[in-house]
Amino acid sequence: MNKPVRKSRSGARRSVTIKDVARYAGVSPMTVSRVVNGGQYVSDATRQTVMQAVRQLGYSPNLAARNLASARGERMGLLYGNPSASYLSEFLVGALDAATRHGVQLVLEKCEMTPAASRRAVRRLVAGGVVGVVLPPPLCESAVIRAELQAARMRIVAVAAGRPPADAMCVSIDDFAAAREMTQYLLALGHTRLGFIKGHPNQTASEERWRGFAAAIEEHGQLPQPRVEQGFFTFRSGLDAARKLLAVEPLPTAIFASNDDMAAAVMAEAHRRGLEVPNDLAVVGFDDSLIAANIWPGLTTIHQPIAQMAGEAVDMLVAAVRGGRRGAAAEPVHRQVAHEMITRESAARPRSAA
Amino acid sequence: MNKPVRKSRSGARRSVTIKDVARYAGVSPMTVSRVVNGGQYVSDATRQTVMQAVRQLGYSPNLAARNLASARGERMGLLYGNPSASYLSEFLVGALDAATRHGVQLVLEKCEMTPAASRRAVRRLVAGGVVGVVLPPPLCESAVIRAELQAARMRIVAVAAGRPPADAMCVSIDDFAAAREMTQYLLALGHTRLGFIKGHPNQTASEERWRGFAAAIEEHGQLPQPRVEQGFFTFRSGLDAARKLLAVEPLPTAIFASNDDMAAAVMAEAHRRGLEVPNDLAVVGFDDSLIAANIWPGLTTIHQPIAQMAGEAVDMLVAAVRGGRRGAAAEPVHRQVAHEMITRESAARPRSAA
DNA sequence: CCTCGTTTTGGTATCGCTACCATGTCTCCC
DNA sequence: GGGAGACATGGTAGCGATACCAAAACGAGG
Repeated sequence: MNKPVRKSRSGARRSVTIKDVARYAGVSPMTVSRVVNGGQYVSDATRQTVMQAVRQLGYSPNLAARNLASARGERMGLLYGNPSASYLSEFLVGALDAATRHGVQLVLEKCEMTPAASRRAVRRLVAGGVVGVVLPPPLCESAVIRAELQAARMRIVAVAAGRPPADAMCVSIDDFAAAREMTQYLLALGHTRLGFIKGHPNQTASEERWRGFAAAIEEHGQLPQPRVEQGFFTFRSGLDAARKLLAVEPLPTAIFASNDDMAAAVMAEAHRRGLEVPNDLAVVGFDDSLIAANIWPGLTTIHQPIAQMAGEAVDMLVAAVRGGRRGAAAEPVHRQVAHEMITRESAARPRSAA
Repeated sequence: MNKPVRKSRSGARRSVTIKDVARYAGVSPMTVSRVVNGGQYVSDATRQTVMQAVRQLGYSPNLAARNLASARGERMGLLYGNPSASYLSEFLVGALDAATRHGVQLVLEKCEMTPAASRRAVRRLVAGGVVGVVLPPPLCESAVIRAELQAARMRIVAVAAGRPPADAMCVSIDDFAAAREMTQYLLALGHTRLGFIKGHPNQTASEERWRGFAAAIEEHGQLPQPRVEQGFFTFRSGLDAARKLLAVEPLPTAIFASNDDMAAAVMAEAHRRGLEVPNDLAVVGFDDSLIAANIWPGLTTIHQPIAQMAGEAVDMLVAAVRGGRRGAAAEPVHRQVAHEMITRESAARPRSAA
């Protein structure tokens, strides 16, 4: 009449469980749980004993079980669009790291920027049980996608939007200040005839960068009107813009492109015309993408801590979802992180000032 | 004496569980489980009914519970080193996608290529409960790291190693064939004076590519000795190699660099010397990394399906771990996937043959 | 000394799912 | 006809952890 002996379901060596630790430490599983999760109401003595046991046995909590019991283990989505952003790599590293830390799963979904495609992507996310979504650029600018996600009652964190959207959480750098700083740097080097290549018009970051540039020019005063061309953040568009900027005399002595890909295009075009960078023409970019260090001369640019931003986005998402479940108000949070100007070889004093 | 009414632990609306589906479909939870997991021994009629119910209720299985119950949910590690590999982004996408499909967690760990650093990284992985590791290049070449991991009884899949290591599973392309194909392409264009830049000497892929190049030259016969320089897969090393190749007359009419970064360096140096690519000098690379399409002219190169390879690596890992638990022999598997030559603008017929 | 409140610990009932076994039902073949 | 086998379904008992409650230990105040 005794219970049948239960043989371990999987033949393999089981891993250390909370019970093993409890037995080893001579306390109950609950106490171990409290210690491991940093709960209060544990005496220092027990805490020491338990931690000792944990270390001895090499215990690491089973995420699945923990998630199941605590009804946690939400899935977070990462909706990415144009992978031209060499963002993606670093972004993923940061996001995945944070996800692992919180014990949530990260679900990737690719999405074109058409309404139909975004609707499909959102449906897939919903089907995947996702409760919150990180939106890296350029998707974070799409009101359509945000609306679509909001309709599915998802939390959203937009990353690196130029201006924080009113309807979502957001983590970004200060594009305005960064562009202003970079422009001031060029002016300090002695450049006076500047060229600027704008970013894609439907991304708010483009406008912030442009405003930062304009502000620095304004503050400096006494300068000829800068020459401005429209770009679209692609290499090709940068090439077109560079051709226009370098076709009319007097040539600018420095060109500020709104991202690195376009700056690389400017350098390519300059070389083609026999202009030497940085001496004949200074070129600076924005983003510090992979290409920046992998061309010659290296590109002076603005570095964004992408991995950190992605990580914080996931943090915010987790906090919002867990907080929200406990009824805390989910007011949109906007977090700004520090950027950094990276000085490489592509900008120097102009010939005239040498 | 009746059981206390259990109030749902989290105030929030519970999600649909397998029981809900079972009740709705009028079958037992077990049957639902079998349908959802594609098990056998379910009649078509019941299967239809259940799938209908699943769709109606928008049921999505709880991963945590599933993993817990089936003692699955292993964690897989992804040990990455030199992020110069613009591989990483695509690699992560592929790996994460596969991980999500299998319901395993992916743990990222960065690691320098020194013995001390790798030991530390492995220890962190072990502590994280990781049971298998994907090794993208260049870490997959490090015998030290492989030994270290093996000592911790982890399964390993090396990705894109030139020659499959004897002690690990492996997924890669045929570097030899790809390089041979590319060289044949150059020869078919009419080039006769070729230059070659080798990759990092401690990566087996370098040698395979070099052998492929040499084989094509050999097969063609009747050619002047190609000029060869040593590179290290970095932009900078490519620049040095290019300087040497372009310093001695007669100049080569085509240069094959063992990766894209070095090819980009060749193009930069060529431009600096007033050589026009592709008409004065054809340049081809290998990898189809981001930079290949983002320089001008676009780089003709070999495309590796990185995401796919990463995905297959995770698949293999999961299969090995789960199979291994059931006692299946874990013989090392080597899988080769197809590469593709991408023709862009950086290679054309030589002037002399025009 | 007893009550009250706070700190510390343990017991029990799940979380949602699947492994394993038991039970039927139906066909096949000696 | 009846035993063997394939097929189809249901019941039960956990996986490893936490939530919730109860109980024990302790100190303070009346």
